[in-house]
Amino acid sequence: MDNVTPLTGRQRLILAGRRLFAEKGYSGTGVREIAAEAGVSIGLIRAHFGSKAGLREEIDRQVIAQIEELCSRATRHLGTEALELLVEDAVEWVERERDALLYLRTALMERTPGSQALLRELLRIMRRFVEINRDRGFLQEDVDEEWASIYLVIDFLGPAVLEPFSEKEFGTSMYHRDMVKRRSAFMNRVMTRGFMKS
Amino acid sequence: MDNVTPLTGRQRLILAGRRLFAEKGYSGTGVREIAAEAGVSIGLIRAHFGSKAGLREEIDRQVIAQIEELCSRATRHLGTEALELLVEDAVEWVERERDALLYLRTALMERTPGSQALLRELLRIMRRFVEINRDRGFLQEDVDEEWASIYLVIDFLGPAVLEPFSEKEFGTSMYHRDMVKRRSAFMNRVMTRGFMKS
DNA sequence: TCGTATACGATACGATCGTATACAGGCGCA
DNA sequence: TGCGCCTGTATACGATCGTATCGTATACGA
Repeated sequence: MDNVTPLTGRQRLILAGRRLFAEKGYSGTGVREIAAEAGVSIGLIRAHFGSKAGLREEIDRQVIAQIEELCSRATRHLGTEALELLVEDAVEWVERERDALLYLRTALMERTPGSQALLRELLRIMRRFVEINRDRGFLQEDVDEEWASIYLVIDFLGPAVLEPFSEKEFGTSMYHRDMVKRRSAFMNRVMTRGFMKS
Repeated sequence: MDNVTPLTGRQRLILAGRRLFAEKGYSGTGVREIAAEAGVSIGLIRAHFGSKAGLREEIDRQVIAQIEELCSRATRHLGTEALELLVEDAVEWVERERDALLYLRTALMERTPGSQALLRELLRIMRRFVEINRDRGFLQEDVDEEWASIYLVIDFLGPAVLEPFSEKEFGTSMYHRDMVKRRSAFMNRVMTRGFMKS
């Protein structure tokens, strides 16, 4: 589980904080717990981040940076087969950065400058996505583009919101391979044809 | 704002707790704060609910009951023009019971017996909805019905998740009349035709 | 070898947390 | 009239919270 190169106390604190905040929320997690999970002493939080809130801000910054990276990669696909590649990218990112996504989920439940920024970043990605597809003629006519973007944000976050209940309710993780496949098949269908008769 | 019939301390505590838990989360809200918002003394929480957790359980029970009521009303439409009426019902319910919905939103972020039950109830409504529409021939062919239900849950919760950021990001509440109208127009289109070309 | 920054433990602080206890008024009922 | 119950207030208690401040060990460049 552990990496070969030993992480610094600072890095361990960030990872531990991200995981615990994601699981139990900001106010549900104590600094002693974070320090214990990171295997460092409490004092180090203050030394590096000034306070518990400072630690959260740093976590927010890093997660936002990850989202931005996902966004820039989306833009790179511009000239080619945008849609499928972007979805694949997102799926792959979610698998690789599950902790970040679950943190994102929990952060959005608390109203902080960081969570507002996180949401804004997500919206930027999705607006961009809609834009690209419109320019390439993949969008149907007379679509409410703003709501399409919001819709994409919601459906990106949806599985993360349900994930904590998924095992009990569906017998598997939302991010299990089969579940992801079923979901992307369904979403693909909905986005191109819908699933109800008019 | 206040009702004419004075509420009992018990009722005031439930309403105050629901509002504060919704806004700041369970562990982010103190019992003194709840008592102050309700205009009663702290001891009353213990007298009526045994503990802070007991108060939450009672709130969960009531919100679940509200969801169940929404569900039973959905079933009542069975024989007639199910789809539009159910959507109208849900919209009307959300307008009337905004606090309950926002509590639902926050509760789903915490893993408690109550939140699991809340999600299960939502799923039941949506499965039922899909079932009804399938039987009445409103469903397209070869639809993954389980994922359709999950999809409906996500899109029901979506606006609630974004609501706290809505004013700042879109300049209006997610549940403002115009926003609801735009959204239901978009969702209607997506569910019947999608918005992307294949 | 010295100076300095970083990493870390130990402990203490004031505040706030959820909970517990003591008690008061109002009501129905024997 | 007296008793029990319910609703309610006020206050106290122990635990835990985030923060602060010691002291020390280690690493590295001048």
